[in-house]
Amino acid sequence: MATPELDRIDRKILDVLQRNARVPLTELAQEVGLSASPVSERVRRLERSGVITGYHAHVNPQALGRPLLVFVELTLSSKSGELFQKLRDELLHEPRVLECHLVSGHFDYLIKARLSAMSEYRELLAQILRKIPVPAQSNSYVVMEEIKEGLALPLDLS
Amino acid sequence: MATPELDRIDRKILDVLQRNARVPLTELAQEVGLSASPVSERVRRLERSGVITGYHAHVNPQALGRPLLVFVELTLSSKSGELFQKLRDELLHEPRVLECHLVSGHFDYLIKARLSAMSEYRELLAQILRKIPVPAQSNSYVVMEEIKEGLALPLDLS
DNA sequence: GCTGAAACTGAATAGTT
DNA sequence: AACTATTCAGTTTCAGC
Repeated sequence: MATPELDRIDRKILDVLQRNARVPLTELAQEVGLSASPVSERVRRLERSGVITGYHAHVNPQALGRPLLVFVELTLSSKSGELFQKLRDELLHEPRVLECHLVSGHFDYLIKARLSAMSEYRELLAQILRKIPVPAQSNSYVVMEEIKEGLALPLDLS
Repeated sequence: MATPELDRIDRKILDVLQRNARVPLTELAQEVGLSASPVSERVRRLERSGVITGYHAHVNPQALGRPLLVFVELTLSSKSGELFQKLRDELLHEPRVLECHLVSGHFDYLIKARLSAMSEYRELLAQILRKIPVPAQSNSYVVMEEIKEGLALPLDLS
């Protein structure tokens, strides 16, 4: 997990795998200009060193009946570490919550959730607030159009 | 691309592939309780029908020198369709912007970006605002702790 | 540290129930 | 619609450079 040096070939491998995690090793090898065996070793090294943290299928939310994307800004009236831990646990185990971040600024948490309908939003928010024993303030933002969504990071291929 | 029926086995397949996109077909077949060939057909069908939209390696942002995660709320003073299109194009082609959504509420756009440092944030915001010919207001939120980040959707496996 | 070949493992296809 | 057997493609290992 120590930060390893990433050379040009490693970065190219990451670039390809970010776009298509199921590309055959032989094809990946062609794209980076090596034979299959060193590429296999490099991929394994990137996995073991924690540079690649996983391979995930991306599924269309509409197909699973979750057309609603909502962001919630949450502010807690008390900011004890114990309280934050309680909320963290609740959000981690709630699969409708795709993202959750502790932020600096006008509120404490930014939460991203995919839901079936607005009725589910009210239900989810009530469920979260029920778990924390102090008043909390929330602002929600319903996404009208998804311009872009992904996790792929830019790579310098020079 | 028409919404297909997803039976119990399809949902189980999606559940497994969301967690590990590179699981061997034979292992996937075991987990869902079928032999490899029908599972292969089902996966292909899920891909062709648009339920599975891709397979992506998840890369550690720290390893690529992007320790800073920032959310930006953007409000445009004029809301013409042409202006929105111009901004959309700019954000789509900016790889440091991982997400961008048009929202309803107190601002117009919510943007998520991964950056190397605060200096890069100032530079990115200036670059974006330079492209739009009207005043815009922005609020930014720096992430202090990432509790959860993913794209995996919940699946009913019953 | 990469190449290339050989051995092995997993995937795709066709034919059967 | 799924299973089995066969064929084919992809991956891993290892000797040589």
